[in-house]
Amino acid sequence: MTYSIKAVADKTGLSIYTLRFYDKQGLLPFVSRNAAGYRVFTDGDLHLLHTICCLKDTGMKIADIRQYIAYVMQGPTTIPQRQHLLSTHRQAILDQQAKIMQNLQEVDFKLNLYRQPNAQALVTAELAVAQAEKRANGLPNPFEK
Amino acid sequence: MTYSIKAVADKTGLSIYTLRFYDKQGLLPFVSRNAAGYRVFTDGDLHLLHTICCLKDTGMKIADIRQYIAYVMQGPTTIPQRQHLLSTHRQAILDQQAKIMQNLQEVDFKLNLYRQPNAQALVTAELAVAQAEKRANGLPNPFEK
DNA sequence: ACTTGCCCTAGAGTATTGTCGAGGGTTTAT
DNA sequence: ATAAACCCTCGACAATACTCTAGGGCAAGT
Repeated sequence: MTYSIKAVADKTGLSIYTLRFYDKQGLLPFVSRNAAGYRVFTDGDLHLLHTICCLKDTGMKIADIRQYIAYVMQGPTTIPQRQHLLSTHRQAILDQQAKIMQNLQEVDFKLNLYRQPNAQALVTAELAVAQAEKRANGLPNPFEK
Repeated sequence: MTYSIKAVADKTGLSIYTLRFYDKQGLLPFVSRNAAGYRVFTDGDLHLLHTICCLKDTGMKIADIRQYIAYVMQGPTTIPQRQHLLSTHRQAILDQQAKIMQNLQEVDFKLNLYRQPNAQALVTAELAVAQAEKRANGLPNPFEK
């Protein structure tokens, strides 16, 4: 079974443009061409493309994905390098997730404030403090309609 | 207490360029200027800037942060809009986190494979299958040194 | 007065990740 | 054999988020 670029676009949700862009960026060196120069995707290619999408969707840069694919193309001798690249990436994801969850807690704090029955009063008070601070420092008041 | 742009840059880790960029983008309408046209940050401004960083670090686009700040500038009447914006963002974060964790599982699967004692053999076999697939479809073999 | 180290704006430049149009060849069905 | 629907490359354009340069003003110490 083989697939045209359009078939792959339909299967993956990536646009044809994006697939060609990825190829241009060196992410698809494993995709063969037919006599007319058309890209021909095999099932194995789809599997690798899926891996590429996993890496992309977890935030890996195209340059790093290219490196990973280059290792894959070089065969089994590059297993240690692949391992290193992926585990570094894995840790980066986890670190970033943790950071996001921390920041999310502050967003939640704000949300909670806005949901208080006396939210209006709280926000008004906060605004008054900010304006007083400006006045105390002889600054113009930027909170004006 | 007030702070120069440099002091704020040092405190937040944002570059002076970035702070000026944020101002240009309408994220800092609350920052006053002194007689010489210099930006003067108050403690309240730093607090709001911190909120901006939270939103940015959780992936919110500058355009949306600008909207949030605009609501804040408009005073307590915009609490419902702020609530809607933040809770939409909150859900977007959670959805994305979930998607990333799913994709991470596939990365983990690969990592686990590379850590097997017979990883070399497994990868070699996979490569052989991919090459056979190309041959079976009369395609050139892209896996060559 | 002068040097140093800040501050400002406007606008150009950069990096990343696409997205699209022009111009042209291929395949398939009628 | 011709239209419709594909495919190709190349290169321009776009959105996002900075980053930096040029040109010039201000403030403090010597």
